[in-house]
Amino acid sequence: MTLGADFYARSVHRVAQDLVGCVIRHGSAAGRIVEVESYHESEPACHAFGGVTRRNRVLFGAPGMAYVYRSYGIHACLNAVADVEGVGAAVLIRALEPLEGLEGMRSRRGVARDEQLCSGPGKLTQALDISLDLNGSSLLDGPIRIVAPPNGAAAPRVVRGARIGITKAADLPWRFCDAGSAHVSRPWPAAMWAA
DNA sequence: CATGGGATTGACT
DNA sequence: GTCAATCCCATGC
Repeated sequence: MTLGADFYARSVHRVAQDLVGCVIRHGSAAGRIVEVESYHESEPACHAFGGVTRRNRVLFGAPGMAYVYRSYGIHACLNAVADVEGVGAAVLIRALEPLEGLEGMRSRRGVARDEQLCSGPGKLTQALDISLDLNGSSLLDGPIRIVAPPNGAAAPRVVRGARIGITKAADLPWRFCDAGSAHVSRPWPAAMWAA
């Protein structure tokens, strides 16, 4: 069941935590979300910090949109816009456990081990063939869909810690991981605790 | 119009 | 462990 607008129209941290274990799909490729981070306009690591610009305007749009941006001139990173319209907040999808379309992922990624197909925000967009032209598309009825965990799926054990790769507001514990997964982008930091 | 930085990755020492 | 690649866009002149 595709997640609806009401799922995304909540506190971005709540949305982030609840996205762990959900399944994201684009075309024939799909994976289970095992790592996310939340970003909010109130803190300087967020692209929405400082108000609306052309680059970040999607962050302030309706909940459930995809915010895709280019990182370091090379990679695309995928976010799910959260909170109500007018508030700049989103969840960065950082890692997936590959579920379907592995052959396509391997050919796009060119790596040997399946653990490396989607174990990073730039890796998973390459694996799922998600590019900048999907910025502003809808996760509710667009080409990228996020669905709730299948009925009967074991609830992930979610742990939280500090976000990765940022220089500002680096101490906020807004990274959420599935503690049981071998597909996260980095090994567990020393300080991770139950969410 | 010129400049600088970044929510990363992969290759290399 | 270090470091370059590469480009969109925000900012400043």
